[in-house]
Amino acid sequence: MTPRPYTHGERQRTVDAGRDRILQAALELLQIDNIAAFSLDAVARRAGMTRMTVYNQFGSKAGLLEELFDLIVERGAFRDMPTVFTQSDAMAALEGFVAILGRFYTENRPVLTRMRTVAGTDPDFDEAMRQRHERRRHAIGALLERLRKQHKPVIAAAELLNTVDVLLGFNTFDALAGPARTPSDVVPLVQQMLRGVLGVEDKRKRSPRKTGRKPRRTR
Amino acid sequence: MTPRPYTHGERQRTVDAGRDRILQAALELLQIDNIAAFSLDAVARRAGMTRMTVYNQFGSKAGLLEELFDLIVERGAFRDMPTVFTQSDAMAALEGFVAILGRFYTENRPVLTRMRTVAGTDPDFDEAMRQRHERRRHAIGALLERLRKQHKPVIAAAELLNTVDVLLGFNTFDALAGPARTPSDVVPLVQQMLRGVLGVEDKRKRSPRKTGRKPRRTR
DNA sequence: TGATCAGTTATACTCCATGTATAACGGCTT
DNA sequence: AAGCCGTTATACATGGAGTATAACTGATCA
Repeated sequence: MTPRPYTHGERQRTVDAGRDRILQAALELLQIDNIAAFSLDAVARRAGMTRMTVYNQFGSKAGLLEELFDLIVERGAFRDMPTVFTQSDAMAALEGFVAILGRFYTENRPVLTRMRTVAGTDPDFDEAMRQRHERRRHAIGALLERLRKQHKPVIAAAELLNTVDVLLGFNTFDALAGPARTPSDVVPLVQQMLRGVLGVEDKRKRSPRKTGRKPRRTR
Repeated sequence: MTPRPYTHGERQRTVDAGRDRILQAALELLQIDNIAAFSLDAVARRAGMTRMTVYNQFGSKAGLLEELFDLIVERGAFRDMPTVFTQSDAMAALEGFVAILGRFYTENRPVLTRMRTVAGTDPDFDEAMRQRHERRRHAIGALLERLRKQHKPVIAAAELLNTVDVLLGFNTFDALAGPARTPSDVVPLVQQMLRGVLGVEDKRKRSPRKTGRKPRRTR
């Protein structure tokens, strides 16, 4: 009995350093090698550890990838979230959010691509990812709430959250960017699509283009 | 020398029947088992053949899946394509195309899901799929051409084809539908998003929507 | 200082899947 | 009757995930 937690001190620090080295190695492997070659063995070797240590620390490949996801979320583009969210203009906040997502997807494109395919074969990991995506969904929900009544969306309210969530998902950015561009390059496009769905006019160059029909109709 | 092709007759027919049985078995495995359990061994056993025969006929797992894709394209919802395309109203044709895609995705959802994940790990298969998707892209291009000048799309012309192509891809339908609905259920939604992108007004019930303001004062 | 504990390592498995090689088999074909 | 060709049986190689176990090692604590 009397479990000695070793919760402080040198010991704990070296263990944590080991975890970090493993996560870092996994990240690098995914960023650099991109293609296959991502096995727990390769990760462990690159981290200067044994495969067994990876299992000790993360339990499984899925476990490692879950923590890896949390890591990139913490230290990536999302740091700017508070700034963007506290803008008074709701639409500006939403578009800023799109820009943040674009950067996040760009920074971690190989990682996210791999996670997407792993999720396709590992139900546990798929579920874990789904839960993590709930945070994005909530953020979108909050922003849409602020927009309510300001605009007349093209999509029915019941579907709006779902639709925007899909529109802002990694898949959309990744597919739009294709092999030649980055998700960040595609941010203006997504913003346009978003405005289309939300029924918001483009504030900038309100493209004079023929001026359609007399807007002063007042009805 | 003198290669005797055996190109006609009973022999060829039994071989073809074998191929068909294998393809059919693969299809069933993907539709039914959905989850893992899709190995060449399982396919061969279900077809009453040996794994070696699968390799003889298709060369690899990727080869089998490629032919499987061609099969579902041939005998699925795309049969209605000519009817839809020959409509005089270009927008109606495009929306009909969306409906066809919805049915195709619904009928083959498990298959396409699996193919998507295989493409994530097998570069050859990924390339093969990419080429096959060119056909959809061409079809969309043709339809957009007919729409040109009739509408003022929200998206720049240079990006329009790409954008619509992404919007009509399997990923979009699949994500919009989620676990509770089918891609077909989601067709009206995609059509709405499409109209939003194309800058087309909804022809149908120009949504009186609660009549928000000014309900004729009847009160 | 010395015992102890926890995490790491070495080693050896199991299981499963893809893919390759080879020789025997058997039936349609000429 | 002879031959061709796809199928089958069998064996093997490769590689990854995951489990089990005992030895090791260094920080911790009494």
